[in-house]
Order: sequence, then structure tokens, then C-alpha cells
Amino acid sequence: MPKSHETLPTRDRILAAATEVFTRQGYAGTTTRDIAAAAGVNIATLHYHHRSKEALFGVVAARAMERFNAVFDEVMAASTGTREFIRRFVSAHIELLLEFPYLVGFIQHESEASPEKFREHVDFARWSEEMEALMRRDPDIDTARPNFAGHLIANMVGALIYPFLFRTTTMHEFGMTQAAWEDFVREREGVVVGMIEGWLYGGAQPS
Amino acid sequence: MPKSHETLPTRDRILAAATEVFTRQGYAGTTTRDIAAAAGVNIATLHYHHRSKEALFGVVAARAMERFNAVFDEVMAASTGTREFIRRFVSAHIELLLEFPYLVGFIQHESEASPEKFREHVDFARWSEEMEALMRRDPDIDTARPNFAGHLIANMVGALIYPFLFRTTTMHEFGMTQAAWEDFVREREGVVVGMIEGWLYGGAQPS
DNA sequence: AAAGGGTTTAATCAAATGATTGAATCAGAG
DNA sequence: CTCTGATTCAATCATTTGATTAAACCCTTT
Repeated sequence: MPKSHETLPTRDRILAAATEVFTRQGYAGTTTRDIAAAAGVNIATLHYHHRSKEALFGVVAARAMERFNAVFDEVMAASTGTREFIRRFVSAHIELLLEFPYLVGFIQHESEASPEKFREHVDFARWSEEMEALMRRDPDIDTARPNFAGHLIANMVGALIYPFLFRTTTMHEFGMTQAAWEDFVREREGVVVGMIEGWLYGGAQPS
Repeated sequence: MPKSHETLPTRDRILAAATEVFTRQGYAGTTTRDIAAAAGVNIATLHYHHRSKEALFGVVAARAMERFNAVFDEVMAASTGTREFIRRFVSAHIELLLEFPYLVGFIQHESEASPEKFREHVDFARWSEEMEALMRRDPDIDTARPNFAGHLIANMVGALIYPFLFRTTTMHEFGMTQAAWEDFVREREGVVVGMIEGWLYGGAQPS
């Protein structure tokens, strides 16, 4: 069992608070006072444990990307075939994002605003290469389509992250409770997998 | 022909500059000095024509949402059948977003950060109702699936906006030039339409 | 209990930022 | 040309914000 919030070392409590606040409000929308307050410490304590706002942000950003990299590697390592990969990929990301619903919006906003801060942690190029390599071994998939890997990522990831990007709006517009929204998100697992398989295999879907 | 940038009235030049800067950097990441500089005016002039940073932002946000509402209404009015609607919807949005690539990220970030500022301009609920009504008239579509409209929006819009949300990252990771990225985006029109039709009609795709 | 290192804090600083002021500038009416 | 109202600007204000300082505090060691 992980240490409870209260018993975490100060340095880590600050980091946890920074993660919470940065991912919700973004870098520019966050003050060091916000983070200090969320961690229940003085501003000076924050700077004692972490050099600067930017350094703190760097750690938060790196860990955020690490989560995605870890998920991808796990999914890829565990998958022997294409169908299994798609299923695991979608499922694992929904699981991850249900735990950290602000991660995608955070990475989107910050990685486009300050690409240089993310470059070193991002390796979509490798992802797409490995995915393409896996799928080339599946004779039922036409990987020769133009920009195959790019479209696959856009289709799958786009459909996957949408509800997390517009969680508040979706809940409000459709009168959903948090629980109803979560049900909707879990329901998407099958929907997205089905749609992507349909796109990959051209309609035929033998299990 | 619209007035050139230079000959626009000051008030509108400031608004145009604010749109540019706000949509790129977000509300919190933008200073009134940024906007004034982009418009080529003094900070006091900015406040003379627009009461406050927040008032200026309100106008920018409202106009941003207006664009989407206008596109939806046009597409819906022009479409008689489901297939035509899907095609027009995807095509019109790609066109809009190629002109304003930062719109989606902007609305995503700000509408989740300050939902109250957007509520009055958002009407996704109406969109989904009208879409569902249209599709219920198509006997080949099973609109009785759970959360049909929600999944349709998530699938279609998610796949549609992905390249615009991660433009910089995509270009960098795949070594694309701006032109190559735009080609990729235009290519997505057919890909997304095909995938959504596949999902809606279960694979059969008579034109 | 005294020493000493690590930690926390109130107070403070300098820079940045949203907004205002009062003086200049400009354009049109008489 | 001169008056008048609208517009623009340099200078300034009050507040916020990232960061630092010096003193207080806590805990272990001796």
C-alpha cells in the first residue's frame, strides 16, 4: 500500500500537489503559492525542496510522459497479435486516464505551447514504428495505405482521448453524473476497439 | 474582400491580435502587453477599446464557439441523408481547422478550465439530438445502441481533431514539414469518413 | 543539556502584470 | 483657424508572483 498523503515526505507531497495543480490548471495558470497551499507548506519550503517552478514542472511533465511510455511498452510486450494489441492498448489507456483524467489535456496544452520541454520524453515515432512492424505481420491488414501508422494513431488515440479532453463539457451537456460519465468511458472500450478493427480489417471481424 | 490587417479599425485590430495570442497561448499564458504588442498599440489603447482582459477574452471565446455552431448549422441544413451529413461534417471541420489550427486546443483547455465562460455558447446537446434524429431515419443504422450519439461524436470528432491537437508533436516526431502535415490532414478526410461509415453501417459501404 | 544539521517559516525583494491617469495628438465641424 | 470630442501614449499605481533571506524550529548525536 502506498504511503498516505499525510505521511509522504515533504518533497514528495509537494511533487504530488504540483502534479495535481499543474495538470488541472496548466503551467501558466499555476502559481507556486497554489502548489504550496495544496501541499500544505510554505512557499519557501517548496523552493527549498525544488529549485524553481520550472524545475518542478519538468519533473511533473517527465513523469506524465513516463506513464504513457510505460503503458505502451507493457502493451507491446504483452501482445502477440494485432487484435490483442488494439484491445490492450485501448483498455490500458482508458484505465490510466480514468485514474488521471487531466493527463491528456495537460500534455496536449503544454507540449504544443512548449514543445522543447517535451521532446526528450516523447517517442511517438518509435511507437508508430513498432505498431507498424507488428501489423505488417498480419496478412489481413493493408499497411501499405498512405500514412498508415499516422492514421491509425489519429483514429485510435483521437477516439480514445476525446471524452477525457471534454469531460466537464460532456457531463454538463448530456446531464451526466461523474458515475454516468465513467460508465460511458468504459463503454467506449468496446466501441473504439470495434471501430478500429472495422477500419483495419475492412468490416470482417472474426474474433 | 476583408479589410487588410493594417486598415482595420483599432478596436478590431486589437480583437484580431487577442484572438491570435489567446488561442495560441491560452488565457493564463497571455498578458495584455502581448496582445497590445501584437496589435501594435499601447496598453492603454487596448483598455480604452476593451474594458478588461477578461472582457476581451469573452469576445474571443464567444466568436470561437460561434464558428463551430455556424459550421454545424450549415452542415445540418445542407444535408439530406446520413452519409452526406458525415461527409460534410468532416470536410467542413477540416477546412475550418486548417484555417484556425489552434481553435480546438484553445477551446479544450479553456472550456475545461473555466466551464462557466463557455456554457452559454456550447450546445453539443442540440447537435447530438439533431444528429440522432437524422440518423434514426436511416434504416441501416442502429441508433438504439447505448449512448449512440455520444459514441458517434467521440469517434468522429476525436479522430477529426487529433492532428490539430498534436500538430507540433506530430510534425516533429514524423519529420513532417508544414505542407506534409497539411497533406496528411486532408488525407484524413476520406479516412475518417470511411471509418465512421464502417462503424455506422457495419462494414457495408455502398456509395 | 548542548551542539549541529536539516527543515520550516514570516518577512521581504524585484520583476511582471492588469489597469488607470493626465497629457498629447488627431480629425472633423463650424 | 479654432474648438471639441475621440483616440493614443508615456508614465505610473497597486497587486501578484517567483524567489530569497534570516530567524526559528525540530530532531538526533554526544
